[in-house]
Amino acid sequence: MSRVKEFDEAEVLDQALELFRARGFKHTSFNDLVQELGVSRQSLYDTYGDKQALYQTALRRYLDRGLDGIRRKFDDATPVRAAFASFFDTMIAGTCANGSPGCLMVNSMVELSPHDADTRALAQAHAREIEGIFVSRLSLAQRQGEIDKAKDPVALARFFYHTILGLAVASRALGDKASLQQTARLALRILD
Amino acid sequence: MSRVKEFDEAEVLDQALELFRARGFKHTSFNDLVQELGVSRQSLYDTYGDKQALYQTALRRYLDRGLDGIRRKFDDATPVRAAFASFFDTMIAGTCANGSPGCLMVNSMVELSPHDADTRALAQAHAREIEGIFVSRLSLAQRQGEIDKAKDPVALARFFYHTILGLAVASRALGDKASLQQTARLALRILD
DNA sequence: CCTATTCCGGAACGCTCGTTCTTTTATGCG
DNA sequence: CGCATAAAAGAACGAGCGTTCCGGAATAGG
Repeated sequence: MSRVKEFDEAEVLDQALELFRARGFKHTSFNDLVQELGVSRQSLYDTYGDKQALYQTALRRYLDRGLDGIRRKFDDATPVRAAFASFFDTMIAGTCANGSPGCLMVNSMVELSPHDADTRALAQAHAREIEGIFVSRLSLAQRQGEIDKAKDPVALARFFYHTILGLAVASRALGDKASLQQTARLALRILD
Repeated sequence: MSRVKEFDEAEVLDQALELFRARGFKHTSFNDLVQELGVSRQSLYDTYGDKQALYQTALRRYLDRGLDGIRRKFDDATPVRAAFASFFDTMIAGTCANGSPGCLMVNSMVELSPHDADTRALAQAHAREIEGIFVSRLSLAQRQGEIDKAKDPVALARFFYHTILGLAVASRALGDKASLQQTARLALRILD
């Protein structure tokens, strides 16, 4: 049926994602997208809807990919300390890549959460999701004697989540990889 | 000499600061400023220069106030643990106030650092400043036997700085005060 | 009181934004 | 082979942006 698309829908979405990640929502104009994605304005509207819809689609894609990675890392087989260490490594490598764009969710939390209820709700849900994964893995670790049973898994999970947020900001604005790794190493000591 | 200003220069600057803090640079239009500060467009330009100059003046004011507060808290007389605990308390109270606007510096780091060299340099300098204060107080604490001498003061300082960043983001986007306090308490355990 | 100087309010400007409309081009199906 | 359908390209639109210009209002100094 009719003419065929001249671009890969998913691939262009990822390019838009990286643009939004690097520059933010407001600082990325539709003209920027048209120009740097190499796709015409009309095609972008036809394919993804308006600018906000494109952003949200990209954000959700980003979050899904991230959560998948986290769930894979925090499976029951991997020791908790190793899981957190590996997670921090991967995250630092990811947020520092390509000119330290940081984390799209963290950037969205700062830029959009206060005046966009959808983004705020998404951020809160995502935070709960991550904390949930951490809590269940930490609880299992307690039952298996990996970490002290006196500790509060929920508090630990939130602590790690907050650490992630801090690293994402530092990565974006300061970009000192060694510092981030140092902090990650120290944060892990909370499990001892 | 001639007519007198109808508004308090410092007071209006603080109001602008709060507006920028809550909404960010791009999301705060000059019309917003005119309307909500109750000062005419021309007067704002005459007094503070253009929008970017106003923002930077407000940011520097904010940073100076913050650094003063930190230096006061981390004087040699106050025990380190108490100083950090008090700092976290004050910070959580401040970033959560008035609808959780977060920290203006952290917001700037996320929104502006990547494409504004001045802001980036300011952020880096500010980070070094805070880390410096922490390092000297932590070193003193080691000499006085308050904390273990085997620990690296620089690493500890960076860890606390990164924790601050995380709390600022969480405060702005999630606004769960109890969680922040919980994390602050856990972070302090790094000194044990 | 008069004048020089500053402040203020509003109209106006040029520009960029996100979005839509129009036209042309290309393709799959009967 | 057309014909219906969808994609792409570009012009165009209204709205909002940051900024400037201008004329009137107010006040301190001579």
